[in-house]
Amino acid sequence: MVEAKLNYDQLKAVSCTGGPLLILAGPGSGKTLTITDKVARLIESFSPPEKIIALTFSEKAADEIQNRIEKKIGNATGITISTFHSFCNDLIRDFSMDIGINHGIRLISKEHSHVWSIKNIDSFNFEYIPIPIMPSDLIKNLLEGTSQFHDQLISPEELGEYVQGQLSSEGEMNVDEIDKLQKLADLAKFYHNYQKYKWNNNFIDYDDMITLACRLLERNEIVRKRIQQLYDHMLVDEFQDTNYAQLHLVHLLADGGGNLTCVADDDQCIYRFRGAYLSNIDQLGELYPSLEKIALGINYRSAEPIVKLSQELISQNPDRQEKQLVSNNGGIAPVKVVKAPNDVSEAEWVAGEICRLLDEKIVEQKDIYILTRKRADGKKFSDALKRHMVPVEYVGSLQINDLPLIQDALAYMHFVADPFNNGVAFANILFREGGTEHTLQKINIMAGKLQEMDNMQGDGIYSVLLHHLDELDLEQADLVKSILERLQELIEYKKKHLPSDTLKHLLMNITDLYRSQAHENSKNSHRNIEVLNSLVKIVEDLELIDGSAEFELVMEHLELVFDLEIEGSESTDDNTVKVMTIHQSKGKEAKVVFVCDMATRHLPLQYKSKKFTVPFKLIKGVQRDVDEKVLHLEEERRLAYVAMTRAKEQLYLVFPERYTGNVKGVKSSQFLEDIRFASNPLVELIEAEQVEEQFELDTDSPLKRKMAEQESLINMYSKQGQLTHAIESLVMLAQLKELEKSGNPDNLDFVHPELAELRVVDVSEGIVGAVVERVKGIVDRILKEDFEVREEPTCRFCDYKRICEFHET
DNA sequence: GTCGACCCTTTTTTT
DNA sequence: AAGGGTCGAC
Repeated sequence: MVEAKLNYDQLKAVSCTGGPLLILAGPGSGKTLTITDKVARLIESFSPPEKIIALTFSEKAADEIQNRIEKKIGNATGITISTFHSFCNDLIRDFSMDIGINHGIRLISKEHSHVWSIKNIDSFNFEYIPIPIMPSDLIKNLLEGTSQFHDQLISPEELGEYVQGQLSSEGEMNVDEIDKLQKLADLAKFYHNYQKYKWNNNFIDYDDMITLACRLLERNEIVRKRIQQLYDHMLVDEFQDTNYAQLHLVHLLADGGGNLTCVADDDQCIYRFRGAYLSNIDQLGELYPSLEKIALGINYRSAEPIVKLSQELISQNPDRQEKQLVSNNGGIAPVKVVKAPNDVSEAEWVAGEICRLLDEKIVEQKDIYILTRKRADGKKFSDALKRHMVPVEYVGSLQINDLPLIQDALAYMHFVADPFNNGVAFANILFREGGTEHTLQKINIMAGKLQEMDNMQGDGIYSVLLHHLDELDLEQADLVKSILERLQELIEYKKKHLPSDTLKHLLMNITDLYRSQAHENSKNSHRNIEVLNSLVKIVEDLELIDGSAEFELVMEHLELVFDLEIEGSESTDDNTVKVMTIHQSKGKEAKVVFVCDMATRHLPLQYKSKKFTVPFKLIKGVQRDVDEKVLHLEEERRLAYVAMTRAKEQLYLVFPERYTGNVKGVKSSQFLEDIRFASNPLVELIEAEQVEEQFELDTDSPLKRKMAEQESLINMYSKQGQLTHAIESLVMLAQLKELEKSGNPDNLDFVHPELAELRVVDVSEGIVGAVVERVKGIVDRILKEDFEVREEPTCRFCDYKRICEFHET
C-alpha cells in the first residue's frame, strides 16, 4: 500500500516512530506526502487508526490531509484530523463540568466583542490611556493586545501583578518604559473585564478555546491521563506557526513525546503577528532532548533557478534551522525581474504578459498567481486583467460596507429604526425604487414648510409621508404610497420580532433585495446572496449583546462596528488567474507566479510598532532578545521567500519605481538588492514601458487643489451660517468631482447646458482657475434663476443627491 | 543628529 | 480623519 517512491530522507522520516521527531520540510519537499505515508504505514503496522491524531491550523489543511490519506488507504479511516481550535472546542465541551462552564457556551463574534468594548469603555476606569472620541482603533488595539497575552497563556491577574510589581519597584526606568507599563496596567483592566464578561455570559472566543483546554489538562491530572491515553500517535502540521499556548497544549497531550511528530519549516513562519512563535522549534528541542530532526532537502516543485534564487534570499536570515534545499527539476528559465516606471504601467505590463502567456498557450489561467504583500496592492492587477478580459479572481475577504446592495439594505433599516430622523435614508430608498429627483424635491419642500411652522417631528420627511402626501399631487404618488405602506408594515413588524427576523422580512418580503439576486444566476448574484446572509448573521450576533433584542439598539450597535468584513467564498476549480496576498498563497503552488510591488514600504512592509506588547520578562519559553524591527525584517524576508517558492516553472519579480499619489518615487525592494538582481546570472532583467494613464491627475494638480479648497470653504461657510456661499461651493465641488471622475465635462450638463462647452483640455495645468471661474459664474446664475429656495438652512433643498449626501455628513 | 516629508498591514480559528 | 512613527535628506 505504501508507495515506494519516497526519497531517502522522506523514508527516514516515515520510518522513524520511536521517539519525538521534527521534520524540517522546505517548500515543495513532499511534506504532505511524507505525513500521509507515515500515517498509512502506522495503520499498516496495525496501529489502531482511532488512536492517531493530526492537528493543523486551518480547516483547509485538515481537509487536505484527510483527502490524501483517504486516497491512500480508503475511506472511514477513523483517524482524528482536526484543527487546534476545533479539537480544543470539543475538549472543552466534553469536560465542561470539570472546567466549571455551562455546556451551552457560545462563540462570541468579533463584532460582538468590539461593540461590547466600545459601549463599556468608560467603565474600565483607565488611568493612563486617554479615550478618544472614536474609540474604534483603541478597541482594536486592546483586543489585539489581550489576544497576545492569551497566546502566551498569561492571565489578566498575572499581567496585573507583573505591572504593579514593576511600577512599585525602585529600579531605574526611563519615561518610555514607565509609560508602557502604565498602559499595560490599563490593558490588564480591560483584559480582566473582557474575560469576566465572557465568563459571566457564557461566551468564549477562539483564544479561550486554547487557553481553557490548556488549563483543563494542566490542572486535572485525571482528564489529562485519559486524553493522553486516547492517542498513540500525534502529528502536528505547520509547527512553525504555533504560538506558545499551542506548543504547551501539544506538550500536555504528548505524554513524554515518544509519540510526537511535528512538521515545520522555520523559513515559512509568517504569522508572528498572531503569536506564531519561531523559537517554539528550539523550545521543542529543550522539552524533548531526544528529539530527532530530519530535514527534507529536495524540492520537487520549482525549477532550479527559482530554488537557487530563493535560497540566496532566505540564507540571509540568521539563526535558521540547518538545512539546504536543492531542486530536483532542472529547468534553466531565469527568474524575470521586471522594472516598471510606475504602478499603472506595472499592472498593465503584468496583464499584457499574462495575455501573451495565454495566447501562446503556454499555460492556462488557473496556472497563474499574482501575489502582493497587502491585499490592496492586488487591486490594480485584478482591474487590469478585467480590462483585458482575462478571467480573474481577487481572493480574500470582502469589505461589505460600501457595496450598494448593503447600503440599500441599511437605508431601509435606518429608516425603520427611526423614521422621523432618516430623511436621507428615505431618499436612498426612493431613488432605489425608481423615484425621481423631482419627487424627492417636492417632499423636501413640504418638509421644509412644516419645519418653518414647527409642526413636525424630526426632519419632517416622515410627517409629510404620513399626513400630507395627497396635498403634494405627485406624479409618482402610487410609488411613494407603496414604499410608505411597506415601510410602515416593517415598523410594525419590528415591534414583535427579533431584529434579525425583521431584517429577513425586509430582505425577503418587503423588498426585492433578496429575490432579485436569487432569480439571477450569475457569479455576482451568488456573492451578493452571501453578503446578505452575512449581514443577517452579523445582526444575529449583535442581538446577543446585553441580551437586548431591540431593533433600534441593534442598529446603534451596527453603527459601532467599524468595518464589516466577510470572507470571500473561495471558488475551487475555476479556471481563473488568482490575485491574492502572500499569506493566502501559503501552501499553494502555480506554474507561473508574479510577485508584485517588490518595492520599499510594500514588500518589506514598513515597520510599525504595536500598541501593546508582551514585556520581555513575561514571555514564556525560549526567546531571542532581538529588536522588534529586526524580527520584522526577517519575517518580511520569509514572506518574500514564501512568495517566490510558490512558482513551479516561471517566476516574475515585479516592481514600480513610482506610485500614483506619491510625490516621491520608490526604490526597489531591499530583497531584490539582497539577491543582487542587477547582476545575478539567475535573473533576466526586463524594463516595462510607460503606459499613458487615462486621466492623469496627481494630488497636487490644480483640480485636486481646487477641490480641497472648496471643501474647506464649505466647512467654513456652513459653520458661519453663510449658506448661499456654502451651497455655491457645494455645487462647484460636485462639478469638480464629476469632472475628475469622467474627465469629460459633457456629463455636466445635468446642471446647465453651458457647462457642456467646457473641454477636457481646459482642465490641464493653469487653466483650471479660468474653468472654475466659469463654473462659478454659471452656478451663480443658476442659483439666482431657479433655485432661490436653496437658501434654506439644509441641503434637503438642493436638487442633487450627491450634494445632499455630502452636506449631510 | 535633527528636521521635515511622507505615509498609514498581514489574518486563522466553531456549531 | 489624523497624529504618530519612520526614514531620508541635510
